[in-house]
Amino acid sequence: MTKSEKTRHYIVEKTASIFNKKGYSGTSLNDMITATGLTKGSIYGNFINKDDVALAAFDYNIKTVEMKIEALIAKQPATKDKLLAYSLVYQELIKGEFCPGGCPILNTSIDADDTHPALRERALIALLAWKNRIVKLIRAGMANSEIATEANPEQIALTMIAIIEGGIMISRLTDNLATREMLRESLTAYINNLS
Amino acid sequence: MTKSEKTRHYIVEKTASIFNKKGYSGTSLNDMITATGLTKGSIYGNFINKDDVALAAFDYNIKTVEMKIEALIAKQPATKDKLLAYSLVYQELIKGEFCPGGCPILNTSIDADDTHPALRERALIALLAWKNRIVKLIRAGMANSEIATEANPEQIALTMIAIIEGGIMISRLTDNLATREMLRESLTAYINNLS
DNA sequence: AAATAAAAATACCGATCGGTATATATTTGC
DNA sequence: GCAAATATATACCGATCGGTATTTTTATTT
Repeated sequence: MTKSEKTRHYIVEKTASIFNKKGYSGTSLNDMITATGLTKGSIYGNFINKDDVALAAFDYNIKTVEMKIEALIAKQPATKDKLLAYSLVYQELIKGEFCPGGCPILNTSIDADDTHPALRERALIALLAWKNRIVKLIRAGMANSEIATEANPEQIALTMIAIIEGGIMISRLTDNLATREMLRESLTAYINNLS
Repeated sequence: MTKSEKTRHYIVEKTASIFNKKGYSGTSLNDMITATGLTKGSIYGNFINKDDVALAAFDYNIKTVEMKIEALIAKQPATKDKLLAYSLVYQELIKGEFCPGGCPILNTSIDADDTHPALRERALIALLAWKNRIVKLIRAGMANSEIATEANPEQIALTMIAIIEGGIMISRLTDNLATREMLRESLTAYINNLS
């Protein structure tokens, strides 16, 4: 890893959470400067522009979240329990343990939907990849009869994600434990009803 | 209605969808000027600052959406059908028929969560009001035995909103009819299972 | 119609925006 | 250890940011 690769990584590491919290237009170069302790020249010596940093920051956030999700899923041997582990994913995303500021797919999707095609595309790709991983799990669950085979795996995956992402929005906004738990219970109930 | 009240209303009307699409920091005074055809002096003669316009725009967006939702609900005499009408609400919010740019609660919540306390508070109030209206519906459904009484009305309302809002995010991002319909079906299935 | 009040347009402000050219350190290869 | 290359910092750029003071226009009142 060359020096410039190190600084690139360092800049992304330090700015990723800012982009996730404040969004693209809400994050300024000054924010990046204060977060990194570097100067404008140093940042622009490693990135061509703000877009370049924002995209790299999103990729970093997504990669981080994906790894932490997979780590939680991998702990469970049974398919059904892997799916149920998403209630922990939901919880950790709310608390910001996986990524400060909440879920980067949700945040970036809302932020970039009508304004930033490149970021929007990244969020879309990340969402579809997530959906496909869940679909795979569901298919495995169907194969070993843990899940009813008449169900539509795509639909189940999308519904799980909808409850998680909608739940994250609601829980972060209300900032209320009971609310968070009711939604978590609804998610686990939905998954338990699949068999 | 005085002249200045008219222009205030006019400015809000013309800028509300911009704030909903671009968010608070993404919307500039120049955006407002081009959208209204007015000048900076005219806008600042009727609003004290950008915040003032943004808050009024949010109130306008919410009021609009609430009215259109209530109009759809009111069409259905049976409580169960009122709840099921939320699948139409979901659809119209995606299409932007209720409010260009999607659901203002979702958008403002994500946009303002970590950045703009005043806007965040408005989104919170609107969300809780929405939840309470659904809770009322559910209680009515329980009273006339349309809905099982062992269920938790708060939890049902929150879960419905989560599916709707998460579904809106997913559907607007994927921009795919099949995806939208699968999520809509999941919402109606959830409601149908309440009895 | 003239005087008065209200509203909108013009012109301007300092600060910050994203971005660049240039100079100064700092590594790296020999 | 000395060049050459690379990386960082400094200094600067025009444009745009949100906001204000002042002037001109438009309504209102008498």
